[in-house]
Amino acid sequence: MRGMVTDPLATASPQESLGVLLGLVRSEIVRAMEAELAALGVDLRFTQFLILKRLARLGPMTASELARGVELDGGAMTRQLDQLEGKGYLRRCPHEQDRRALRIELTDQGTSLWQQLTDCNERVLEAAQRSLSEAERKRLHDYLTRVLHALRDKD
Amino acid sequence: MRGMVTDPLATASPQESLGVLLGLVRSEIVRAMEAELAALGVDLRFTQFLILKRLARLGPMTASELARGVELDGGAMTRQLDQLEGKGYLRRCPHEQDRRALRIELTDQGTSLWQQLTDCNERVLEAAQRSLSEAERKRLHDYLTRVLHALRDKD
DNA sequence: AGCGAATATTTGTCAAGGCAAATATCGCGA
DNA sequence: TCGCGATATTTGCCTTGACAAATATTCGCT
Repeated sequence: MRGMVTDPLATASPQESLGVLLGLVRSEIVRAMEAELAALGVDLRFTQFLILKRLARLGPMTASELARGVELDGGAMTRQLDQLEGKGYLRRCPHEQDRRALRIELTDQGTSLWQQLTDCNERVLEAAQRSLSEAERKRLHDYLTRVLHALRDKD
Repeated sequence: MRGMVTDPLATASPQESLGVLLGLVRSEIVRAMEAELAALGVDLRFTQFLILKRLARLGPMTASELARGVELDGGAMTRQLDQLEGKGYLRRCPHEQDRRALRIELTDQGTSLWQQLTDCNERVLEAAQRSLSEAERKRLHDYLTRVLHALRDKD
């Protein structure tokens, strides 16, 4: 029993493992990102990182837009916003045209935090893909995109 | 605001979206698999499906081995085994050589269930990869494997 | 033989996310 | 203008999985 290492990849046939493999790679990336964040002394989960990223890149937007953008449930988004607002990284402002909605915007603190995080992000992705050539990285991205579309537009 | 569709892929740069993209593809595969299972009248989550798959392919094994095999926490495994045993798909037997451990084995019902599930599995993976040639599927698998190793063996 | 580290299983606790219900608005059409 | 269906946000409830502590064994070493 002891020392009996069961590497999921060692015994998985190529065909069956796509779903599993994706999960493994993703969880390693998440783990690596969160480790990098922690090393920087930043207390953020991967999801929160994605939320800040989206806000930093696309500017202020509604909570719903944000939720759709990161594929997160609306209720979960409310709670993440609570946390991020509590940490001082963003602000809930009233929406100009729509009184139902919020305008979520980064605070100055949130913006300056993002400048640290953007490197962190690239470091991890670079490390993950370090054994892939530029052409291979493009192909990987292309394949994944095509698989995603195949799953979504199921004819 | 309304009708303002924000496709995560439309605005994501290739570089940044690897982690996100993996998550999207994986969750679509999981969703598709669970939908297929439900359509067959089988009440199983993706994780439970993976557990049965591993048992069906590799034969009886310890709960710990199973947990490592599907990359699941030991505590979570205990609870999944509770459920699967309750549904009658597997059995916890005492381990011959190690009184700490269990020998988890499929019941007849579990074995016959698996025969239905194996098709289901292939259908979903086939649909997911239907726009990829055989060579591309191999490459996708290869790239993912290499990324996984790069992340794990971080020199 | 006996001790201590490692491993197996179970259970308690916690955070994250999905789903549904409640409330507030919006906006289109009668 | 009124009403109704759709959308935005929040909250409660539930499930899942990670982490840690507790208990039972096992294994290597002295």
